Amino acid sequence: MATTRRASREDKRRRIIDAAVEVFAEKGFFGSKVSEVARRADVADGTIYLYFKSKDDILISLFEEKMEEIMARLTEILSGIEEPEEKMRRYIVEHLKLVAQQPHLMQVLTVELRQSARFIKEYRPQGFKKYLSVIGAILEEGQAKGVFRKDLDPGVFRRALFGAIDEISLEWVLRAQAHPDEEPPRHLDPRVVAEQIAQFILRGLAAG
Amino acid sequence: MATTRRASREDKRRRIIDAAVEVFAEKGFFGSKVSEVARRADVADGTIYLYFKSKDDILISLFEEKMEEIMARLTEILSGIEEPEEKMRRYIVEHLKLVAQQPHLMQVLTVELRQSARFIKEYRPQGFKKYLSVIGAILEEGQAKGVFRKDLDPGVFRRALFGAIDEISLEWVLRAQAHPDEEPPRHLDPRVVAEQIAQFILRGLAAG
Amino acid sequence: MATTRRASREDKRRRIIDAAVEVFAEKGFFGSKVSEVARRADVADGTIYLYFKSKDDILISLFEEKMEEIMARLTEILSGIEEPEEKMRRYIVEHLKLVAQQPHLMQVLTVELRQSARFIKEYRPQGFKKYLSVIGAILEEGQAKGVFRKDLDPGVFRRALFGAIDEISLEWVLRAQAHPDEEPPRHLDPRVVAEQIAQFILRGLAAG
Amino acid sequence: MATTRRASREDKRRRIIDAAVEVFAEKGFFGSKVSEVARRADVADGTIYLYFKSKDDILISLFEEKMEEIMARLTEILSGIEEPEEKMRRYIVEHLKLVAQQPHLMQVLTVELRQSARFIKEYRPQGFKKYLSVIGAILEEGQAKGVFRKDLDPGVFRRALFGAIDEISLEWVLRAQAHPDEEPPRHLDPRVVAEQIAQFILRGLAAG
DNA sequence: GATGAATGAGTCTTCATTCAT
DNA sequence: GATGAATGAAGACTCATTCAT
Repeated sequence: MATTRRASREDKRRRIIDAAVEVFAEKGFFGSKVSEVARRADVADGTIYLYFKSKDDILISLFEEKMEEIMARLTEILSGIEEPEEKMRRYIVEHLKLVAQQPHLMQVLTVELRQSARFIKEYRPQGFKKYLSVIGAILEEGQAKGVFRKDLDPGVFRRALFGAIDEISLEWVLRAQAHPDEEPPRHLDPRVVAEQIAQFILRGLAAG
Repeated sequence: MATTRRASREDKRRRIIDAAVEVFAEKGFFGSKVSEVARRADVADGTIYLYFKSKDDILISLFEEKMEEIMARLTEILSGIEEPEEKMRRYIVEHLKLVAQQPHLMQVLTVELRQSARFIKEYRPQGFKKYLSVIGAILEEGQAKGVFRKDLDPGVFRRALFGAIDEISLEWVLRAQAHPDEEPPRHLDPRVVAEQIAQFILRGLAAG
Repeated sequence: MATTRRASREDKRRRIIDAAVEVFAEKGFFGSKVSEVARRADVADGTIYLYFKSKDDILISLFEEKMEEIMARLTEILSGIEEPEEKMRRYIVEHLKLVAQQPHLMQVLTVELRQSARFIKEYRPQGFKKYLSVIGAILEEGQAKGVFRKDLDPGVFRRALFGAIDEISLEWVLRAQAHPDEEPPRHLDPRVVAEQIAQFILRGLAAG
Repeated sequence: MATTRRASREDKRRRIIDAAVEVFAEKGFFGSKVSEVARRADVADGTIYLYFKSKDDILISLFEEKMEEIMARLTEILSGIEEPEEKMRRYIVEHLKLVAQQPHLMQVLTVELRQSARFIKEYRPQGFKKYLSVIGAILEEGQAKGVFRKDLDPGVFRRALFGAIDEISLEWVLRAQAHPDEEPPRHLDPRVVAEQIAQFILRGLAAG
């Protein structure tokens, strides 16, 4: 008998979250039904409430857990890099890679989470600031090392950079949703774009 | 003689839209009730449906009409400017001014409109592309005149720049909502930020 | 200037009733909107309420007035006939002629009026009994003259005969609605059917 | 152990249908509220929508299911009878018995279903034609056996006979609703009426 | 009288959540 | 723990009716 017929006990939570990512990305948070998430997770409706307090809680938990994963990966990658410029480039590249690889997840994190003022105001900040602060930290490090201009406010810059990348991501995500099977045009290729943005940013940042 | 008890005929539509901007900004689109919009507009619930086909239609109409106004104003301002650099600076400054002056509106345009995939996919593009294309046009003009680098893809750049400004806007808007009475910190002053971003962008853009 | 631009004052009521007949026949009473009747009558919504107390009142008035016209015509025709058998035949023929000539009206009288228990219970009887009583009267006259069987209850017979004709009418009306442009099949030709039914009835009625 | 508090699983659907029959008969379909049906069925409003797609669907399902039951019973009864005349008589008697025993149901089937043009055009035909065709079949059988006149069109005759019975039914149903406690007058006694009509019809049908 | 914009009561339907099994 | 049938609160929208012009 070993494992349960369909899945081992504790990954049920993960299955629900993964189903939620898919469903929310497809229909939007408000357009999604808990029962659809349940069906997609191959779980009974009521089961969801054994793992999450409410529909809102699914979104919040999803956000926090996925953000943590992303942060962990990002931190690890960046920790191996010395140069602030290369860190900055990598940050941008990695974010866009994420979007290319997990568009559903990024759509939820990027689009659906902005949905209700409530979510934005109450939850986005928590895990989000950490993500943003990475940009700020790289900038500050570069400024301290004298390779980045010192007249840029890290608080503003990190927002601006994030916004730029995020908007690009949004375009991809929506394009992918609208035309699921098409190859993106060359000038929208993740790597190309990442390079373009990185170069532009670094040029603007360059000291002296 | 005199005006009607409450308001003259045609501004009723405007009253509804203005009420919707307020309510949507406060509670989010899905959190808003049509009846609340009606109350805020000092109009009966049913009256809304004399002017709009549905709750969705309020949001869409709102978007289209406000966007048109904004575009008209922007176009006029920019048409009086020669230099691409100055145009770019002005674009940024004007957008941020808008956010500072009409935070509710900008929140709806920026946040609430992203809400449903449906809105984003079907409606944002329409009025939106025009707004984005202004950025692209300025870049192309600058590239043609030789003052901006030619290796930047206008399609990507305009997204990125818009995203940057938009994200900054979002922060303000949310901050204003969370702490309605506080003065924003100095480094978030619209004019200061606008200047910072503009300089950064122009530096990155500068040819040679 | 003479008459009003569109129609003389007092026929407005008739225009509304005629419009109502059309609309009710097309969409059913509950599926019809007062404003649609108004539009079809080329009258403002509010005007309807100068002539009728309510939507219900339109239906009731329509019923009473049209029924009276029909009764008048029927009475006149039958008054010129001596033989009960011929009267009976004529009654059937005239009813079916009516259906063939004014299908909309007959649909409303036949179908829509059955709609609400309220109408059936409260209004149908009034004008209706008169119509039914004509059948009863013919039967009784025939029974008295010894040409019709005496063991038939006039109350039951008149209902039954009316039902038979009415059901046939219904089929026509619905057929006409479903296939507006088709000729009815030969065996459904009003005159043929009228003859068939009349003969059948008279055979059943024949004394001795 | 024991049955569920209120009722076993599958009869809930039946409870709803039965409640709908009552409520629709009392108030008419359009005058009935779904919540009233729910209350009468001792079920939550939402539960209705687990069993039926819409209010319309209740009526349609009700019609189809009840009609099927009636047809089954009728077919069984008639299958045991040889003589076309006796079959005809029995058909009439059984129909009227149904009306006497289940007046609410028959009212809904007879009156409310005629209500909307939509129901009549789309749904009545389906189950209805079968019911009518039984009459037609008996006639044809009788014609083939030489006991019924051959000059009657079965299509017309079945309509006419049905209309006759139906109209009689209607009178009872309405009378019962208007004066719930009164005994019907002798000449309206179902058995008496059935006999009268049957004899009349058979006389009209008789060959030779 | 005529108009038609405005009203707001009324209802179907949805769907997050619960809880008996 | 898991299920999923049942719940019932909530809200968008319609449309008969009114009334200021």
